Amino acid sequence: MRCALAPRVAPDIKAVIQLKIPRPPLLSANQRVKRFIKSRIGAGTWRPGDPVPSEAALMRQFGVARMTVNRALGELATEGLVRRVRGSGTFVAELHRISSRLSIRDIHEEVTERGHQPGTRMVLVAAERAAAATARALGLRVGARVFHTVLVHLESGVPIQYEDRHVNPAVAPGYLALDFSRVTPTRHLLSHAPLTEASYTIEACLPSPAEARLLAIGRAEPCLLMRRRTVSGAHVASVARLVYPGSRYSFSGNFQA
Amino acid sequence: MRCALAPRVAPDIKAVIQLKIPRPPLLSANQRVKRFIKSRIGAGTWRPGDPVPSEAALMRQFGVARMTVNRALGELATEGLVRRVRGSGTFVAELHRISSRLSIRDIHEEVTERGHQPGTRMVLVAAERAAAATARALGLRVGARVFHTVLVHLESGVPIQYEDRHVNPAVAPGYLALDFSRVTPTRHLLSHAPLTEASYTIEACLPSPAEARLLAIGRAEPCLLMRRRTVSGAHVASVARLVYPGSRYSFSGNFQA
DNA sequence: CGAGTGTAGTTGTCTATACAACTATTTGCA
DNA sequence: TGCAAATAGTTGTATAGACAACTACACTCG
Repeated sequence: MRCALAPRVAPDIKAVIQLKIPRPPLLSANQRVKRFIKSRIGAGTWRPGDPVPSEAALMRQFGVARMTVNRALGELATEGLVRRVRGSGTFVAELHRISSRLSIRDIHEEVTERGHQPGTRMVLVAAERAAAATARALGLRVGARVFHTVLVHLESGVPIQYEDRHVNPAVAPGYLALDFSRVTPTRHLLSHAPLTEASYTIEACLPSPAEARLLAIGRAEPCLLMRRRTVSGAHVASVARLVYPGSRYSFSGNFQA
Repeated sequence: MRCALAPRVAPDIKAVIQLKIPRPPLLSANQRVKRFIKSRIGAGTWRPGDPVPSEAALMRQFGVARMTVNRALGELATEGLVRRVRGSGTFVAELHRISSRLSIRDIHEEVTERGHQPGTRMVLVAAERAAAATARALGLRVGARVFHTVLVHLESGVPIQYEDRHVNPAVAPGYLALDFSRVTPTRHLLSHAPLTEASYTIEACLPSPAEARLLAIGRAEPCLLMRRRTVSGAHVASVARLVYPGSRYSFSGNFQA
């Protein structure tokens, strides 16, 4: 029997031996250093711009190797809590911008996670000739063949997203043959066209008459509009216009130092 | 003269000697491994769910130490490109969520960066007794003393943000004495109350009559509403209700793999 | 055939050492 | 005094080795 398994299999018999085994600390050395620094910054003991103890000092203080301290400080730097300058030192970051990852996910996955039933109503599935605006957005010539879908996504029967999307055929040749009631465009594109870049804007707008009808809302009800453009390798993969009824959907985020 | 400075100071004379000096690689070993893996994922050679070569394999392939490979893969994991499971292996992440840092900044800084003139109109600056909802949001007792400000932020004279904010006096005692035309509440709070946590939601709404008047927009014009709550240490620092005219403001983000 | 066991492979973490690159300060010399 | 050089201190990166913890799979035995 291997030592590592002993505590789990026969804790009583091994009790005496366990006293000799150095008890593993609750947090890794790495984490202990990070927690220490985070707590000092969080409590305001060290203010923005103040120097943080050097790696050598923390090394002595915690009795760990320099690599360990270096990793801890490096991670804090990528988290944006400290700023490191070679040759000079480590300093508490000047202005913590409130920033958090706003992640844009497959809407069916999102609905399922909330415990509801996802659904999709197909409004338009077609291959078209690109108009000027579409061609520009997709980086194609005017009149080039593009795929165009208009879908309404439902959460337990209630419309929550109107999705008007143009897709570059070069990136997803089999797009039109999809069963959109089972796999969303987002999901298909993410798994078939590796994503290299994306940009989006979030605006407030009023729905067009068609959008209001399909979303079953009044024409005066404000909506969130997300415009999204995704790039895969050398090609623009797709441009989408997503309309959410303001009363049924919101974006939210959370930030933790 | 030190060797390291030679190429910069006297490149001609040292040319011969430079041939003997092992030329430093353009990218660090660490970065080379990351670039290799990123390129394979980006090109679609390795698809979501596929295994990435093990640390031992990459170690042999690149002729570097395991720690170096480990660091590279670890960073890719925190970037969300791969998923690592101990005892099993490293895999291309299933669904690259389109996610980007949505950062919430001092609005004056933002306006200045766009080359415009920031301005602020003060509507209300007062100490009040907390009503039930405010007390709950700030984690105080009903009737506790709270600071309340209502401001309108302008971009070159045009209203772009209505800011209704309640502040916990324990966190920012000098809040009411501020000159809000020079330093925004966000800026003051960020620099005086180290931020430990924040959460927000973005919704679409119609403005109240007062908001419409102060923002100089029609009552039917849709707006973006951001509700934000910031925590500093043990206290809730502040809760804010920010209303942006939909026609004049949008959130935008960018994501790069 | 099934359950338990052993083993090889994989990742997570830490140590001790080394060198490079840069900064800030002190020292030495003209 | 003023400028240049040396020096101490700091971070960035890489190496080789070690052990722990876990997984997946093959194997053995009942």
